[in-house]
Amino acid sequence: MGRKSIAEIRREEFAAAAFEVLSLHGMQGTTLQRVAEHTGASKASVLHYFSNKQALIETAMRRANTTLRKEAVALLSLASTPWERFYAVIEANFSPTTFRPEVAHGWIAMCAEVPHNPQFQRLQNAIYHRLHSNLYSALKETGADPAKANVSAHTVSLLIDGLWMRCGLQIGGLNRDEAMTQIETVIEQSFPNDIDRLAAREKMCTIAQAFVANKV
Amino acid sequence: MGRKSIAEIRREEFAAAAFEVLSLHGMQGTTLQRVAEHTGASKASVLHYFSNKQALIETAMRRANTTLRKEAVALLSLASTPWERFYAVIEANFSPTTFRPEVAHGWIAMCAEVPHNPQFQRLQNAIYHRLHSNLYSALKETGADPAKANVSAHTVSLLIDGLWMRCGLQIGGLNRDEAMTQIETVIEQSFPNDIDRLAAREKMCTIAQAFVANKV
DNA sequence: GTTTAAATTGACCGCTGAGTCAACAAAATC
DNA sequence: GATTTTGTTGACTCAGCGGTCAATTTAAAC
Repeated sequence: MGRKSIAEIRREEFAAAAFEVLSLHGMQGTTLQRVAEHTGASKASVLHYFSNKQALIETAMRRANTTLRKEAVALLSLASTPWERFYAVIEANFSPTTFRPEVAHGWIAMCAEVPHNPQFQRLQNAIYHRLHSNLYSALKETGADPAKANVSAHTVSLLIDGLWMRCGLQIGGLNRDEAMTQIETVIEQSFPNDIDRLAAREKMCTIAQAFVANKV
Repeated sequence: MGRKSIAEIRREEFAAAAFEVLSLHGMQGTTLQRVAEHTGASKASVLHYFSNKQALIETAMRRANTTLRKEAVALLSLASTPWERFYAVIEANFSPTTFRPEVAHGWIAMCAEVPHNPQFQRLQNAIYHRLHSNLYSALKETGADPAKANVSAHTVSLLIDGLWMRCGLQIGGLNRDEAMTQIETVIEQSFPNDIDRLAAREKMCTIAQAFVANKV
């Protein structure tokens, strides 16, 4: 069953290449020619598997989002308490495999296109809705006041945005640990000295590390 | 002395038009032709005043940033206490004249170009440095621990980024007031029940309103 | 081994965009 | 009023893009 058709393999290859080229050269510099070269194939071959450039880039973005989501789902499945779920989401959003300037470049490039591409708009909305929903439900189930959980979820997702932005712009040489520290200081103020929270943080941190190590 | 040379007038016109076109059509859709049409002039005329497209867009971005900075300076000059300075910066960053989706589109488009344009990189660095510096010095002079002031300044500037991002992506129909409320809830947790702070907030809010009304 | 289907590509087309240039119009200077 | 300087533009070049297509190679089926 693992056997994939050549068509599927090629589509994967080209979509992956498209995302890399996008990260490297931006939306302007992402031409069919370059994407093709990046895989060693010809431009016509790319257009054989994708009806046009827009379709290619859209699946590239969707693919990138899927890998992020999969990691989040995997970590969430290993979490057993609300706080663990909360930190699972955080860890997934700052996974060493994805929280890199190159990936952030691709993400920002997509954001810049959102106003002119309804598909991207939908995708963005879905991403934000899922993120907020995950954060909110986790926080609420810790026993927090729903209103407070809602506000905190918004704040955290805002911080995540800002941190990804800076990762892309490479301001202050931001790295994964600093990013997570930033979130922690804010959440610490809202939920101070919570023994469950701190334990969950430790646990998900090690689980995430093991998870990454395992994949390599 | 107010007399400006035609060259200066044209450069202003074209730069302003370039920013508007950028906001409307994104970086891809910002062609010399469109910018020219937007002012009623010809494409060749634009190239008479700007050596090339890149130079045009760069001055457009610099110009947009300058208007933001001027508003910040004006509000800061009306502030007399540290907390008032803090809220002057906040008000300037969420001024009704600038905190609009169209402007945010332009800003995000620039961010997407940063990795491929050293000029934009420098501009971005300058903007962030100034923002953080303003926030930090204001917070520090309220008597707060410098380390705490530093962390809070970072958090607030992160939130500002995230809020502008969402303004551009038009997620959750974010408006000015909600944005400022978000910041307030976070800062309230770090500096709770501070009578000076709340007074400063009120004052700068009304000053900013008067400032905007006065300009119209 | 032959036939059939799928995969791949070079050559080509139409179009649009950035940038050049020489010609023209309009002030400014004398 | 003649001359020079400045502003403005249409017509042009040239390159690169997305996209089509027919031809060719490769693999599969029988």
